[in-house]
Amino acid sequence: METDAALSILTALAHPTRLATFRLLVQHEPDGLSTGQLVEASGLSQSTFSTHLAVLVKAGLVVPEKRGRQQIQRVSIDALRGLMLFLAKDCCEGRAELCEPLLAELACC
Amino acid sequence: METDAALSILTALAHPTRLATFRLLVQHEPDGLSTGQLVEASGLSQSTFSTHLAVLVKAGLVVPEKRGRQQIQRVSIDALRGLMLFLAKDCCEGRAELCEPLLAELACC
DNA sequence: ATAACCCATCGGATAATTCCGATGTATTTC
DNA sequence: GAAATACATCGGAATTATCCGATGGGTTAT
Repeated sequence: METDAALSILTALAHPTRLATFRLLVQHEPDGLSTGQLVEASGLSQSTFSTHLAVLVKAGLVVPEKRGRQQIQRVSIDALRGLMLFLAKDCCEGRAELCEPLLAELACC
Repeated sequence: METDAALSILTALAHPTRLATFRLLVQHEPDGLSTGQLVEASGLSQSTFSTHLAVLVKAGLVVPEKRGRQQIQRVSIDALRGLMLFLAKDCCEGRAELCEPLLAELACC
């Protein structure tokens, strides 16, 4: 993952509404949720939420799929993996002693 | 990790200068770098960089240590682990099939 | 003491983000 | 075809972020 892509993802997640939306969609994998359901969950106006969603989609964290006049939204686990790999990369390369505690806790599952 | 703490970390990393600073410090673990060295690496004015550094410190990603009239900066691997755990948590809990690809690639080291 | 050095904070200008209601574009239903 | 539904996009107002030079506080060297 390039630095610009990582920055897009970090920026997308660095907002309460967008982070909550992302987490909600993770919990609803793999079915996803419609944009309308996400609007309702956000408590914001439809137009405001639409711009937030666009940020998530542009960053590649959320992938929309047309279904009639609705739009089903799903998260991209690939994008999340890319970000985590990017963040861990610098300590993984050549300094496994730093990376070890990272992985130890992630092995929870 | 609480949502607010995760948001602070994400916001801190969602800026080119701050992300580059964080990565540079990871590469210089465990010795760290002085604030002056970081200022030079950033290419920004001293005052501007100081505010960026303060964001990283407030988020807990960077820990300063006084050394004479200098200030040595080091990253907190704990904070990074906390963020990664937070991001992975929602898919780890009860849906190991989502989490598996995350861990598979992180096992690079 | 005085000067030099390192870094944080202040004041202020510019740019970006965030929010909303209103309007536009498809799609479905009647 | 007309009305209704789902969502995106357009203006515009308010807030926040970003940047800088200048100043201040504390530490070391002369």
